[in-house]
Amino acid sequence: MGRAPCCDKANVKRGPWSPEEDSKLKSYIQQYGTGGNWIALPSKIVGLKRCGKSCRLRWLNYLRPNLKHGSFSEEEDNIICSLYVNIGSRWSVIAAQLPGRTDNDIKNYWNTKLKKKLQTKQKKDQQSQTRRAFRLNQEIKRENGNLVLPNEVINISQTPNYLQTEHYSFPNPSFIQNYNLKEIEFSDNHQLQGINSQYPCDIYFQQDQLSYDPSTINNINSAGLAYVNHQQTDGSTKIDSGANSTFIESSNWGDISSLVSDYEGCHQQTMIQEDVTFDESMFYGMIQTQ
DNA sequence: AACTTCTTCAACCGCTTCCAG
DNA sequence: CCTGGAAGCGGTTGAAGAAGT
Repeated sequence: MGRAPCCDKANVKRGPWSPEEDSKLKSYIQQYGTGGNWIALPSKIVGLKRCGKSCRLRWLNYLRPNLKHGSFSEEEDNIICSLYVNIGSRWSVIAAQLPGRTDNDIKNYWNTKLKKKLQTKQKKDQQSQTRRAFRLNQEIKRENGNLVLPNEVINISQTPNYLQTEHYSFPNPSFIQNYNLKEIEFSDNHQLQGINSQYPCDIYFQQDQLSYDPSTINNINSAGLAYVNHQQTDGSTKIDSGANSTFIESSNWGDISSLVSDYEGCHQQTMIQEDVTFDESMFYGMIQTQ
């Protein structure tokens, strides 16, 4: 036996409100108020076949005076994010801090836009922290005098375990000479989950889509993961994500470059991919050699 | 132009909280 | 204190429009 319904569902209208219904509800409430009883309200309004709950929601979220209906300001974004981080999804409490905004509005806005915006920001913060930690680690290494500078190139792109990829040319900038270079082709990103243990490399990166314009990079160093994704309209290449603490995350080649810019003995190089088209994502794994 | 997929947001559902009796 | 009914609340749904193919 379930809970008794708040109204007779067979005799109430549902779905979007018409302008006539809005007008009836609004003018009644403005004239007589709600009477403190939403359930009883619709029966007092001639021709309005709506459930009391529906009337309450319509009034609170749409019809009542002084509601803001436009887009959210930067300041409102900040307030919502800040409160969400502190108290979670208590929308009515959050709405109380934003005059003219309803809890429903804020909830929808959060779920469709703000959540993504905050996640992006947190990711950037995390990347920044990772970079700082990495640089500190390098300083320690340097001070301890155990920096290893590789000097050998071994191309192992024909490793049988990897699917054969299309031929391409690499210009061999000096930083690449410090690594074995593996080409690894996968059908989807999920296969990367096990890549670090299955094909241990110092850094992985991925290129999707077409060839890209020359991008600059100083050198690549230490453990890390970079996904090189779609070519950007400005010709730069976007690196997307890294998944756990042993990975370096970066948003572009410049960031990777800055991660390793202190690396002794390496110089800024230009990496060029010439007129190559890939049907699938191409992954490169680089292993630092001694 | 036609179709599919994605995004938005109003509205609903049902559980929890509140409060009068 | 207990109970029942209404309000409050947050999660979810689905229609409509936008964007992509």
